[in-house]
Amino acid sequence: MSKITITLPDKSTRSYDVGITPLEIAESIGPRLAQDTFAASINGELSDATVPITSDAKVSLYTGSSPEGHEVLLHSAAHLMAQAVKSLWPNSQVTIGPAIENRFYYDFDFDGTFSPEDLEKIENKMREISEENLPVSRQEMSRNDAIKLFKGIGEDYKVEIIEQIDSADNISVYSQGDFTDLCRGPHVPFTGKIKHFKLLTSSGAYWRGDEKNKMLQRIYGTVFSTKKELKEYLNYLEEAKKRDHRKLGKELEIYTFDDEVGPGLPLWLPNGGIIIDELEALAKEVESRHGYQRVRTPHLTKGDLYKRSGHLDLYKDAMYPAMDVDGTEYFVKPMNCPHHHKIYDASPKSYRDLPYRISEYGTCYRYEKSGQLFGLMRVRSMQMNDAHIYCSNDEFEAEFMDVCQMYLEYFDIFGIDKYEMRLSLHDPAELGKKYIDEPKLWIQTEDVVRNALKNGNINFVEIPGEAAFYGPKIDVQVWSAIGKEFTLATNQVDFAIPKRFNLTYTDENGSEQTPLCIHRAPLSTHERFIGFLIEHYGGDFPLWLSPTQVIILPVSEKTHEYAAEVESNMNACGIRVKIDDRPEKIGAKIRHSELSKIPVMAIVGEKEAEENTVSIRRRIIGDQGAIPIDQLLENLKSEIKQRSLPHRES
RNA sequence: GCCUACGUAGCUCAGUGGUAGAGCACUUCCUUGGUAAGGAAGAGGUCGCCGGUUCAACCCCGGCCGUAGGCUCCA
Repeated sequence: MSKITITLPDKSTRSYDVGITPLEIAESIGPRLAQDTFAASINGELSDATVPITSDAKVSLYTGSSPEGHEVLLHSAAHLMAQAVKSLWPNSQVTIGPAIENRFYYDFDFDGTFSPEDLEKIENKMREISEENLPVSRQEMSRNDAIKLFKGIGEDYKVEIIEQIDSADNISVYSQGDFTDLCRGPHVPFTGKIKHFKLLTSSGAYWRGDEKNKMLQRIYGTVFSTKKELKEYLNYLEEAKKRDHRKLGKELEIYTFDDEVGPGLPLWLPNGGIIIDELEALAKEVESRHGYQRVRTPHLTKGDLYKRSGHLDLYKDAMYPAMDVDGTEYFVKPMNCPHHHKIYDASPKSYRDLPYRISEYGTCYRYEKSGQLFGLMRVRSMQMNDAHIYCSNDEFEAEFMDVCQMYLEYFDIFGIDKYEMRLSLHDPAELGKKYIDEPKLWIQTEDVVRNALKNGNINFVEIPGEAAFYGPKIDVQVWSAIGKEFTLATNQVDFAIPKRFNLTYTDENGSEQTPLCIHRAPLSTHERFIGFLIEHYGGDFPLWLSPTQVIILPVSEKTHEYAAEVESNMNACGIRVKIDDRPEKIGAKIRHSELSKIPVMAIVGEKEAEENTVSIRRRIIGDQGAIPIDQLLENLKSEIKQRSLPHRES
């Protein structure tokens, strides 16, 4: 038999018989590797591990720990689930079942809904099939044969899908045991590779995502190549649930919703009010250091302003309906930019006035569709950490960099270790339609932004076709302490709207110019940002943000007087302090304070009263022993002033 | 907006065609206790809202409001 040469990713080469499969290559290297090989790539193309190789090739073997291998495993688990469902309910029909990040799903045409008991049944069936270790085989066939096949087994959705595939393309079909599915693949070689899985939830989903179509039943699940990874992922889901801002926000009395007020309209409770005050104080401090001036604008405005800005054309559906005031249409404001433009325009500007930076925690109202509302993350009233920078073309790069630096400053303060900026670019094909028709300006601005990001060493990716209609956009993704992803803020570069508002400045030569405008909101909205912070910190806010910073716990009534003395000392230092003077034992008071996630417990008994000290117990850290009051006050003041991060559990 | 599920005390939840219950929290009393729950008593509800069926509805039916998951990831 003739030989072929296989080149592995480490550039080593091996000689094999023609027709060798990636799985056999894995076996020749080691049984352990063969066990872990889920898929392969042959000359860069992802494929099954059981495909025979007929000529010299570059081959990579993908194990479950590689992203490619994991994706194949997820996809194969979706098939395994479909097989289990078909075996339990032969009348159900399969539709589509892809892999998504860390999870998979499959949509079924199924009579009724899947109950949690059904999911358990399906999971047990999956386990059975996995143990049978059925070989998974791929078969290619013509379009007509495929249509015949799926018509024959009563899979109408598959027939519909095939009918839409280009007739020139080959159709591939995968089989395991008595289950056959239309699929591009690749898949794991045996069902036994799919071991560590868990079904998560079921829900309705429309066929092809269109509400005019039939409602299908979707089941989500997850799978990993090792038990450990599965367990870690399930722990993560559980931890994320514990940190859910809707749960903690209620428990910690940060905000609430009320039916009579309306959906998506949060009420900030006193604890939330404190957090907001602290965030605004931080923003004022940082912005004034960066040369911003604070402004204030009304919540209500005539419709003409939004006609001019273009918002009424583009976003009318997302705005609250107009109200008639003395025969004129007024709207509650969906964004602050038009008002800021008017503030710029309130007096003539010269190049000496630029960059002109104005900021405001502006309140906006947006009519989000009811189904889109989600805790604090998607609301209908919000206060945005908004600002607009008007500058000349020459100043632009420096201004843009300064905004980026501000982001990094904030990330540092809040302990955000992982972020990504997504530079959304325009699509030249959509010029004049989705995007303002200024091809040269687009390219020019995008280049400047890209260079600024590169020069500033900012972690970013480029996304074509997602820009705002008036300029490139930078979305900021951040990851919380447990690795949950959030979209926080978007920045936009605007080279179009200032013209619409006839904004001008006089340059050095006395001629009139139009400024560029940068929209920025690093701290997002109070709603979204505090929602994020709750989850990021798991409710354990850093001292400077904690609604209650210190709770004084008198050991018995004998020290109530001393406790009051300590309290007034702390009050005098501006520390937010409370006393728990209930007739409870100290253990109960500590428990109560721990559950309220108060960062500092100051325990005062007779010993402390005599020595003019308090015993400190810090959350997460534990007992810190006795400390003189003066020293404690200094420590706390400095920790608050520096906005130190909280200690994290590890 | 659409689909499905859910809505009972401040919170978490049980419950029945004959107008309601637990635990925690709250109030009072007893206990004066040293690093995650001491004891007792009390108070607290138009069972989301509106309508219908019924002698009788928190329960059954319909509508509305709200919340959650999903509807975007596409063989």
